[in-house]
Amino acid sequence: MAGAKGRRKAEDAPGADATPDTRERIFLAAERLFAERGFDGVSVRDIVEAASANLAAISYHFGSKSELLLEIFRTRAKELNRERRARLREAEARHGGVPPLADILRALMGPPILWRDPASGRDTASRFISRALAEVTPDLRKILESDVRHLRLFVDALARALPQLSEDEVCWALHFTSGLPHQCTDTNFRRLEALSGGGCDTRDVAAALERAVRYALGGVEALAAARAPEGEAQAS
Amino acid sequence: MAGAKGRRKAEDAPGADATPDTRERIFLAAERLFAERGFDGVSVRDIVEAASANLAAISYHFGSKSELLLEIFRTRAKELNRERRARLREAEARHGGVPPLADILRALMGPPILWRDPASGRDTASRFISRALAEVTPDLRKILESDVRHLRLFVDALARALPQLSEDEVCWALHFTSGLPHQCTDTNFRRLEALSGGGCDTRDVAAALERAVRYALGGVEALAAARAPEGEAQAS
DNA sequence: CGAAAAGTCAAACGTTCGTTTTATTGGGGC
DNA sequence: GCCCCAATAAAACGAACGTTTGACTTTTCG
Repeated sequence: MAGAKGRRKAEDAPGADATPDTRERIFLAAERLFAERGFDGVSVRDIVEAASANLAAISYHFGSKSELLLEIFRTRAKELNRERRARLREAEARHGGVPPLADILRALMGPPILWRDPASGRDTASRFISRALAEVTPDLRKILESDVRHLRLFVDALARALPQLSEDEVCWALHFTSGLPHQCTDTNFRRLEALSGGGCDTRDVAAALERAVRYALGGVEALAAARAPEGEAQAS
Repeated sequence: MAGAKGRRKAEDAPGADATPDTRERIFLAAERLFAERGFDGVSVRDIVEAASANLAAISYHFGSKSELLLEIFRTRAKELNRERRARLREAEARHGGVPPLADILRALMGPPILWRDPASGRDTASRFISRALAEVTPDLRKILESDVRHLRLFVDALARALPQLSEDEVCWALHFTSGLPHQCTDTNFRRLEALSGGGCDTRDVAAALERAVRYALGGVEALAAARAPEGEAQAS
């Protein structure tokens, strides 16, 4: 029953420490390994070896392997939500309340896609989040529920930008859109490169984001148009 | 080095056997458990217990746990591809060569989404495929490469329906679209239900498919419109 | 300084893992 | 009858798993 007791370091000195402390090394190594191989695909021995730490360090600093996962997820999800909210607020400020649809979608999809760029220093975090969302455990589900509160921000923003759409339809639009960034995985990107014979450059994340925004914009507007019928005769 | 030697049953008698043989019980139980918990989250003991079989049965009938996974994936991927191809051919026959964009997208997304319906008897298979695609192992990657050949069918079909689009852009469109069904997971659907306060009915798979088709249609056409510029002034 | 706290370490805990071994069963083909 | 062999069963294999223990070192601070 040893709880997580660590984290008593002063550590806020301005000097950039070249070697992070054990707790942080474990955090970063575990995040990378979890992103690559999933929770059950990584052993605590893998983690401590990658972090150059002792076997007991995970229990000591985090309590257990699963609590380590939850801590990483909480941290990264919070960062992602904060960034999305900031971009949404920015767009709202820029346009005095109701930003154009494209800007809302960019605020939603921008962070996870742009973070894929290794130059952002956040590509591991982005991969980790996508992986965690793909294999949700009961523990993670509880954290995700509080994430729903965060998504309400975007439901409201989309509802204001699409007044002709019912809130349920807005939720459907958000459902399809919020998943788009998470299929920008290494595996899918590799498949895309193979499919196009190398013609698609998946390393240009800014271009990928703009394409995703365009696609989502068309998709959301198509849903909106379907609910405001005017001479549509699409049978079958 | 015990290879997979099983499968010597006659078994093709017309009588519907109420209890499938051991090999098939293992196949079905493993498929369900893998879909629920992932490859590393399921032990061979879990599988044989669910299948009412002996511990050694997996090695005997399939060779190993990983070969069991690969066999399930090969089987289901082949079925999915066959169904998609059949629907595409059907649509082409209906319209004399070049079907409308919506029908191509429906052929692509229809099978995995409609199979989510428990009434289809294929919901476990659909879940399994999505899960396997979310956590691709090096073994699976090789099988996926041959899947690329199958996706060429849809690249060609889309290219014919969107002649103004370069093949690379068609691949991008297919990339976004082919992922849409796989975010219709139980977890995401539960989140959608929670987000909408129960307003979104995720059990109506036919309606979900039509929404996905509409969304994808708008998305693909938006990508096409961006490459055939005519007075578009969408800044930022 | 010196005691308390925080952190690290090697070793071992009991459990579960995938696989193999050995023995036994049970129904066709000669 | 008998043998043969696919199929099942129980038991055991060594390896790897997450976690804990207890001793040791380092840091903190009155």
